[in-house]
Amino acid sequence: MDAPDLTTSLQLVRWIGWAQRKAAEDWVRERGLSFEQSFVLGYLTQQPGAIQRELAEVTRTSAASVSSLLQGLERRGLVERRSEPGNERVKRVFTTPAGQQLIAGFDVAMAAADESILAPLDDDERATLQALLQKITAELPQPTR
Amino acid sequence: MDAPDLTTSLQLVRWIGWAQRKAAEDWVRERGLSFEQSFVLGYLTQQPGAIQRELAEVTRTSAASVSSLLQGLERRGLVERRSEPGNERVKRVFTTPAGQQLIAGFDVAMAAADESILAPLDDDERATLQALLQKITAELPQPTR
DNA sequence: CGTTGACGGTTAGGGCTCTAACGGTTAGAG
DNA sequence: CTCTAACCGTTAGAGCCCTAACCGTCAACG
Repeated sequence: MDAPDLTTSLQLVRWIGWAQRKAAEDWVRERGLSFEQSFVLGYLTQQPGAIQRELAEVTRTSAASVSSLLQGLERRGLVERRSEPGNERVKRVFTTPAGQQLIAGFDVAMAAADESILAPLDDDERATLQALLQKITAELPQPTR
Repeated sequence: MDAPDLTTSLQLVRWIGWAQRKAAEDWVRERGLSFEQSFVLGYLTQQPGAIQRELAEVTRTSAASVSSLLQGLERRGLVERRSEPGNERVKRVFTTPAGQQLIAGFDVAMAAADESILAPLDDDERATLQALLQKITAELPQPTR
């Protein structure tokens, strides 16, 4: 039985992704948030007033899940749902100051984690890596974010 | 407002990882399994008789979660828990034939997904990419698998 | 108008995950 | 032998996610 080639490039990508995800989850758990919750909070700071169906799309879940997730965030006073005066059908979602303050620093923490992961590569190698990855992602569907 | 540099290398890695994860989840959902459940089934085919605490480690969750997850798999007849005769404290977990049959083909499906993602690169580029990624992962903690 | 269909969101029930606490087993020290 | 500590696993309660079913609202068409 030949050794099953444990190191294809995309298994390495999975490995790196795993380290990224672990870093993100550690940061997020300290704040009592789930991965999805923090994603929604982050998205809402960039897209205030998004409607729930939009959140369902970007989180790749269902409208029902978003409803439940927002219920949790709203109970903790991190987001608000307000229906539009003219259009009673849609509800726009906004972060509260408490919600914004809670996820503030997430991007910085992720950038620091990324830097520590990339540490073994020098500038030339990073440029080469980036070029190769861009060639791949150019063919991939966009992750809705 | 300058465009916020959306394409650092590790954001590209996240992007690729997203495509991988999406492919895996699609495959897995068709079988009525969650991501974690399929991971456990796959692990058990390679490590039959693993104890629950070991599963808790490799899935990076708690013993309680493993207990609950296995309860679900056992109810569906996909795994079995048997306590050792000499040692009543530990329970060894095995996949049933039905369980093995259910995840059979997962690795093949993932390899196909990987190939389609890597399609834009020629052989030389793939070799370069792999070398760079190996340099990174050499410094990373192993993902327990 | 009024009906029909699309759309936005919620509710209901079940499964999984989490934290915290608990029961049972094993092994070692006194 | 007994006491203690470490270890393996489960249960309890709450929260999130999922599927399916369900209301309410808008818009278009006859």
